[in-house]
Amino acid sequence: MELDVRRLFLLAEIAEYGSLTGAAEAMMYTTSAVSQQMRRLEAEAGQTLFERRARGVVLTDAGAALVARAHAIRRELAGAESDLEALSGLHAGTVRIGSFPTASASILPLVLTQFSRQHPAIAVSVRSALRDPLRELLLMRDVELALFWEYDWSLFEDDAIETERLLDDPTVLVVAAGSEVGGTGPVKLSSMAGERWIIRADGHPVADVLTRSCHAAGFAPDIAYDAHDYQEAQAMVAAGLGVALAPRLSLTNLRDDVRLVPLDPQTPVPVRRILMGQLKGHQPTPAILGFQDTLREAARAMPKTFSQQGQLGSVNQ
Amino acid sequence: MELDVRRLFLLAEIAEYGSLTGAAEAMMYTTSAVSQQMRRLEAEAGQTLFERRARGVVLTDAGAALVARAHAIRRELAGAESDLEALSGLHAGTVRIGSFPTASASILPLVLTQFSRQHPAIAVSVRSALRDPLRELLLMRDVELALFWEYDWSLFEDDAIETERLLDDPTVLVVAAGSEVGGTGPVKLSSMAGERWIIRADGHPVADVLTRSCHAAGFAPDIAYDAHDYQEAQAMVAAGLGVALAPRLSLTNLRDDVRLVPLDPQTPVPVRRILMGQLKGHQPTPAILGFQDTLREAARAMPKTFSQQGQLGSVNQ
DNA sequence: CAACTGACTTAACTTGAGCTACAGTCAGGG
DNA sequence: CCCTGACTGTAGCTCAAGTTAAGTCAGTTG
Repeated sequence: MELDVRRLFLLAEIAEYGSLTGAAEAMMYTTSAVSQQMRRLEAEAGQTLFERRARGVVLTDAGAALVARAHAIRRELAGAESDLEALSGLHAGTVRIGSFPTASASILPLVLTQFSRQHPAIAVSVRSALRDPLRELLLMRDVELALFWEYDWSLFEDDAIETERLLDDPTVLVVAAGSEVGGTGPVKLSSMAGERWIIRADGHPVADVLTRSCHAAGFAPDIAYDAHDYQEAQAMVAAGLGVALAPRLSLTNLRDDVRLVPLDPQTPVPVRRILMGQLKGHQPTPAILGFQDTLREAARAMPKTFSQQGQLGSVNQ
Repeated sequence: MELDVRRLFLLAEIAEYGSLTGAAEAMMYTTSAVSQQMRRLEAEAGQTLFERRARGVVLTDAGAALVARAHAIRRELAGAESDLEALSGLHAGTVRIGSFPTASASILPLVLTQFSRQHPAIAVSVRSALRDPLRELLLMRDVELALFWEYDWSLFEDDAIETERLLDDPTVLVVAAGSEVGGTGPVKLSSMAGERWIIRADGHPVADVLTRSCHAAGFAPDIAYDAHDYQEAQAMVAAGLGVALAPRLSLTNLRDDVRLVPLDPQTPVPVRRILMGQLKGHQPTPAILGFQDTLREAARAMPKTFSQQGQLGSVNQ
C-alpha cells in the first residue's frame, strides 16, 4: 500500500472544505486532478475514505483517521522548517573551534563570552593544540574553524586550508618593572645589544624572533635563560635575569613586576599574524559564519584592549 | 522552501548508511538520482545538510534535525497504516444502525451483544423509528444499515435502497394459558371463527393481518379490544378478553399466563419478513460488513431461539 | 608516485505521474 | 423537468525524477 504524503495532505484539504471542488480551488487544481488523486489514495488505503454525496463528500472513519495523521505530519514539517529557521538564525547549532595555547589564553575567552552572549543557544567546543596537530584537526574536520599564527619567515601554508588574517600581534620587549629601559618611549632593538635575554626553550618559534631580530639589529643575543612558557619567562624578567621579546598577545595577564616596552617601528619589528583558517571549499554553517563575525569583531577591538591594559601606547600600526 | 517528504526519507536513508551510494542501493536508485534529490533538498532547506567526505558524508546539525523529523513522519505514516489495518480488521470503527421497535426489542439485543463480543472495539449506535422515518434515516445517511419489515400485501420498496431478506417472522395465535385452543397442535384459523379478538389500535399494520387472514378463512373477526402495544395485548389475552394474532418476534418476552399456538401451515399463514436494508451503491465499510454478518448469523439462529423459549415447535418453514 | 578505487557530481536524455481540458454522469432543488 | 453543483473518466501534455555516461576528487595501494 504505502500511503503517499501529498495525497494525505490533499485529503486533509478535502476534509476542511467538505468537497473535492473546494479542495481543488484551495490548491489551485482542477477537480478532476483531486478526484484522480483520491482514487489512488483510496487504492493505497485499501478502503473508501469518504462517501460521495450530491453536494460534496463526508469522511468515513478511515478518512478521518488519515486526516488526523496528515495533520500530525504537517506539524512535523512545520517543526522541521522551524528547526532550520533556528539553525540559520543562530538560535541553535554547534561550532567546533581549534586554537593554539596563546590564543586560547588571550583573545579566545573574549570571543567566547561575546559569542555566547549574542547566541546563547549555540554550543561551542574548543580544542587547543599546537600548530600541526591543529592543522590536522581541521583537515580531519574535528573542528570547523581554527586559529593559526605565522611570521614572515614561517608562513602558514596549506593548500587545503584557506586563511584570513585576523590580527597583527606585535613583538614587544618585556623588562623588569624597575628597569629604566623604554622610560622615554619606544626603543630601538640595536640599543639593547648589551642586555641578557630570556628565551623560550626547545626551539619554540618565538626563539627565532629574537635571534633574527637581533641579527638584523647587528648583534647576537646573550641568552640568560631558557624558559618553558611565557609565565616562566615573565618571572625570570621580573627576577632581573634579563629582558625578553614576546608577542603582545602572550602577555595578556601581565605580572605587576614587569613592564612592556614597544619597539621602535622605524626598525623592522617582527609581527606575529593571527589567522583564522577553515577547509577550502567547505561550506560554513550559519553558526560558523556567526562565530567568524564575532572573531573578526574581537580582533578589531584587540588593540584597544591592549592599550586599556596600560603600559603600551598604540602598539599596533 | 516547502520541504519534500520523500526527499526527507531519502536523507534519513543516507544518514543510516553514511553515504549516498549506500542509500541509493537500499532504495534501488542510482547514486546520481540520490545526489540530485539531495541537491534539491538542500535548496529547499536553504542550507547544507551534510558534509561531503572522501568516503561518504556526515550530517550537519541541520541534516540531523531533518532526519529526526523524517523519522517522526515515518512513525506517523506507520501509525496511519495501522489505523487502516485496525479499521479493516474490525479493531476500530463505528456502525450506525436503524431499527423498528419490535426488532429493537427482540433480535437486535442478541445481535448487539454478539457483535460487541466479537468486535469490542467497534462502536455501535442504534436509532429506533417507524418504517418511514427509518427509510428517511437511511436515505439521509444518518444510519448505514436499517432493519425493515414487509408483508406480502405491503412490500417494502424503495429504489434507492437495496434489501436482503433476513428472517421470516411467522404470525402466531396468542391465547390465555388456561385456554384449550391448540391443545392438540397447530390450529386452523377457520376453527377460530367464534372467538373474540384483541387487535392493535390506530390502524397498526398487524391489524391488517387479522382482518385479511380471517377474511381468507371465511369469517369477520369480532373485535374485543384495541390495544396500543403488544404488552397490552398480551395482558388482555391473559385476562380472557379474547385471543390475538401477533408476529412471533413481538412476543420475545412472553407472560406466564399466555400461550402461543402455531397456525396450521396447510392454510396460508401470514408471514412478516424482516429485511436488512442499505443504500444502493453505497460501499459498506468493513465494520458494516461485519455487522451484517452478525445479523445474518443471528437471523439464522432465531428459529432455534424461538423453540428454546418453548410453546412452539418448528415455527419457521 | 602513478594507478586504482570508491564516492560524489554534472549533463543529457527518458519516462511516467500528475496535471489540464473537456465531456460525461448523477442527485437535488426551483 | 431542466438546471446546477459536484464527482468521474479520457486523452494528452509537461516536468520532475529517474537513468546513463562521463567526469572529478581524495584516499589507498602496488
